[in-house]
Amino acid sequence: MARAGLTAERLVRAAAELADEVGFENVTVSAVARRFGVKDASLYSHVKNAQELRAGVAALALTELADRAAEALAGRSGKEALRAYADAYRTYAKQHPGRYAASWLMLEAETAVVGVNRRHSELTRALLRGYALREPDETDAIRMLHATLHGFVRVEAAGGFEHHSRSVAKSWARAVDALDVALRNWPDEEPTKKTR
Amino acid sequence: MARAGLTAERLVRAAAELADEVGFENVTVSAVARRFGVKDASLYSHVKNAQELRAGVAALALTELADRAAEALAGRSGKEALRAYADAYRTYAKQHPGRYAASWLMLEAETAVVGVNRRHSELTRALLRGYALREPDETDAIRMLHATLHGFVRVEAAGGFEHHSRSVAKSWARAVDALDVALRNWPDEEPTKKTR
DNA sequence: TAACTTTCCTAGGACCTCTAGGCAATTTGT
DNA sequence: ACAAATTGCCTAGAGGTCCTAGGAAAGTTA
Repeated sequence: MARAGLTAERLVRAAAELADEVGFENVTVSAVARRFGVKDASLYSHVKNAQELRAGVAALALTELADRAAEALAGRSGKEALRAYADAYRTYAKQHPGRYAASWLMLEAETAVVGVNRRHSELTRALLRGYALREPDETDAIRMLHATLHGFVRVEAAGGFEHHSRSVAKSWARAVDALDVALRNWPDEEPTKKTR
Repeated sequence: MARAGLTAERLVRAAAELADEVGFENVTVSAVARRFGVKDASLYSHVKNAQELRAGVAALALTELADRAAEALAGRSGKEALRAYADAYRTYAKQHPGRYAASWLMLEAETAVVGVNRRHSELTRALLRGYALREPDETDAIRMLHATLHGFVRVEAAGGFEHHSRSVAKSWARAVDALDVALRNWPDEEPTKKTR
């Protein structure tokens, strides 16, 4: 009987497509096997377990995301770069909700993603170069930037913004503007001015 | 034979404890049943299905979180209120990681949480009153605030900040400071100044 | 072409979700 | 107080997912 030509890479790619179609939480070994017309036990020659398959999707997503971010940053600087970078994230998350969800859930586990994570850090650091922050401010700013962008997209994906008629796209643009303001006026370590 | 005295509420509470101990993704009907020394089929008289049980944990978490946020805001205003509010979120997430994860994953589904969500919006709106923003700015600011706080805590929980030695607590404090800066200098809708 | 390796198969165990139907513990009506 | 009605938890079982073990055929190498 003809072989299906399975590869770790093809399995991960199929899992990623599946994730975008039916949600990352529904990516199962069985479902991927079904998509190849194969029994689920057959996949275990190519991936260690379900966890590794899902981590593969996460790694793929992070790589694609880094590619897009790098492209967005090319030839831009300052606020223009910030906006392009931010939009690249949000667009990717909208186009590939399953992959994007994967990039979240797996940060914790697996060392497969550690290299890609470094790439993301470097990209963000490059972006922030336009704001001329000194350590540890730059690290703090990177963390806040990540938090805001990912947090916004995550809440949006979870439907957390649907209770209000205000356009999410406009709120997004303003949030990026506000981030730019915060970065350009980055506060001192311990502000001595009174709180009132 | 003696009855275990199951209730929907007791089940949800047990599920929440379980979530904090072993992670939200490991909260199963079987595991909760085991904790009560009961067969899993017995739970289905009290909750419709596994999804509803998990949604119950989400609702519980959101309620507890709103309680803490309200307490943090009491008698405070301006930046002091912002800091207290933010810290309440982060502290809760650290103390109850499983519940907090639940509050995330379920936003999308189930109408059980819609009332609690409204309460959160109102609390955040009260917090922002100190910054005197006018609509739609206030809505935009609420969304950014949510995004940043949740995003930060989420990335921290996922281990996304562990590749750097900088104290996460300090980065958190700076992020809150930066948010305060952004809120006090909220940008206009379409800035007319050139981008360079 | 024979030996080897790889790919996919069948079989089966363990765990989870959920339904159906039954008996016993509790509550309600008189 | 006692029968009736309700409710709580049970057993049985079907269907799904994850994963291991061992086998047979397709493809590769000597």
